[in-house]
Amino acid sequence: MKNSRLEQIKEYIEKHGKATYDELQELLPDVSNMTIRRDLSMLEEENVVIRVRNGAYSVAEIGKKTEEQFVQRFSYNVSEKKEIAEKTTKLIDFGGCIFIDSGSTTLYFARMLPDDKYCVISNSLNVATELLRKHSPEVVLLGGDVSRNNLVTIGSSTLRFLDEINIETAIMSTTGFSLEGGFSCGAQQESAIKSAVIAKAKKVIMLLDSSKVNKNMPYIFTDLDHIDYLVVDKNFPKKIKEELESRNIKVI
Amino acid sequence: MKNSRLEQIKEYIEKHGKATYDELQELLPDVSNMTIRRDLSMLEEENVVIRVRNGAYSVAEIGKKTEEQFVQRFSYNVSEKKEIAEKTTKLIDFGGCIFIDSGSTTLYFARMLPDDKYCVISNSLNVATELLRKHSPEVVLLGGDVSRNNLVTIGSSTLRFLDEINIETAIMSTTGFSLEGGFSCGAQQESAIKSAVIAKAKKVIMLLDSSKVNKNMPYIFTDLDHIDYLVVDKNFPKKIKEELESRNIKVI
DNA sequence: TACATTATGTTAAAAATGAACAAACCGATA
DNA sequence: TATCGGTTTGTTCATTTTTAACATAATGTA
Repeated sequence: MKNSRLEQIKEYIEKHGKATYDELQELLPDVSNMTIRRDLSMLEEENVVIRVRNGAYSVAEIGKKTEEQFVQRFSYNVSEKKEIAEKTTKLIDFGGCIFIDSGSTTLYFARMLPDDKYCVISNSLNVATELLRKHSPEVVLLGGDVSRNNLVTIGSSTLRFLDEINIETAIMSTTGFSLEGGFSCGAQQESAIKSAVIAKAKKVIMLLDSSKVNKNMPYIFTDLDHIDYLVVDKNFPKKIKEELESRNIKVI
Repeated sequence: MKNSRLEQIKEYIEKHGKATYDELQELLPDVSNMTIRRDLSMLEEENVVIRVRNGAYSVAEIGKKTEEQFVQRFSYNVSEKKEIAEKTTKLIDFGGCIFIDSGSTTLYFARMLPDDKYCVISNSLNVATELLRKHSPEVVLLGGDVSRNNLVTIGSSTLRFLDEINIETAIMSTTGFSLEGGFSCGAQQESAIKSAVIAKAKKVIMLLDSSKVNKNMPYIFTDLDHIDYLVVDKNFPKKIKEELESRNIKVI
């Protein structure tokens, strides 16, 4: 019965991410406070929880925090990016084959992508692992040399791989954008892949948070003519928006 | 000066994984206990640390624990596997191109692989991300459909990709092994890739912990004739070892 | 300079914790 | 069944930790 109690506690904490002594007391009204304390001590020894004042956290929960922290450290404009990601999910047709580019905004998009029948292609390890946590989408990962910067596969073999597949919709990101300079990024090999993807895709959706506007990076990978939809946040400059719409690009 | 203090504390905790109030007091002799407490509260708000009795942990540190727990949950025979991985590192030549199979033993191997000039190829996302944490090896990831089970790429495109590359040494794992049944695994597509890798590799090193011995899985991917080295743990049955050595396989 | 805001120190009261001991429980054995 | 050893649980209490509240100092700002 000790074991079943430990299991119960463990289950509760895993489920809720944490628990206070009061909560656990309610869960197990017939045991004393001290017993619960001792139980948590044991679970702490097993690295299942970590005890804090008034209760304990599940280590898994804290694992999530780590991740969150990690993502946020390298990412600014988080709420804008999430907003863009959210809007983008509404543009996706069912059943299609989607390419998802690497980048923080696209990663948020991957996270929000409903659990439906898609086939997703990506060259980003982060996007792939994110999607694999869900149940449904089939994930195809492009092969190639893995770049340490941003955990994407690049190189000639990646391009060749790309040759063999169809892309319905491409969800792209960019490092820089301006009306004159088009869409640009910082590495040649990345740029090559982005270009190739855009060339193959029937529908191209570009995610563009306002921090990217009027920045130019060395390698241009596409211009406005190849973009079907541009999803932006609420801080996006109106002037540019109007200019874009006059060129028949749907700005969302 | 508040910020620099926060930085100092953060740094200390990130480095040591945790800190007690006493330690921090020693680090910062000119501030009061209360200030340190407040600082830790702030860092807790930022998800950098989590406070416990007497001090705080770095969330990153706990992240590691989670991982450890995660690995151990799905993995038995941990010490044997680490032993095997350790031995295997000594068999590796400098400068070669190594294929690393998926599997928990091979993952430990990847973790222990010295930070030298190699080029590593793998179809396992776990192996790849593990290696990318280090500085040096170039990592090539095979493309293809990603299998949710074990996070490896599989399928015909993976095989085609494999055609294009050279493999000097292959570090392989197996799910089952017996003298009669050879090396076997549970999925056809996995088996196809393992076979292809072994066919290409100049030197094949098989990691085999004793829990696999005399287990047979449906798909045989190779037999003893293709294996150059077999790295086993100390519980490996002596009889089988002798039999193998009589067949000219180096058992380590 | 004067004021507002923030940061820090001090203290005391509240609380959480762990240690020690006692009671209950359990299984095995005679 | 009685009894013994071990384990688990409960209770109490002293200790330590924590927090809240207030006072003081520092800092920024008009």
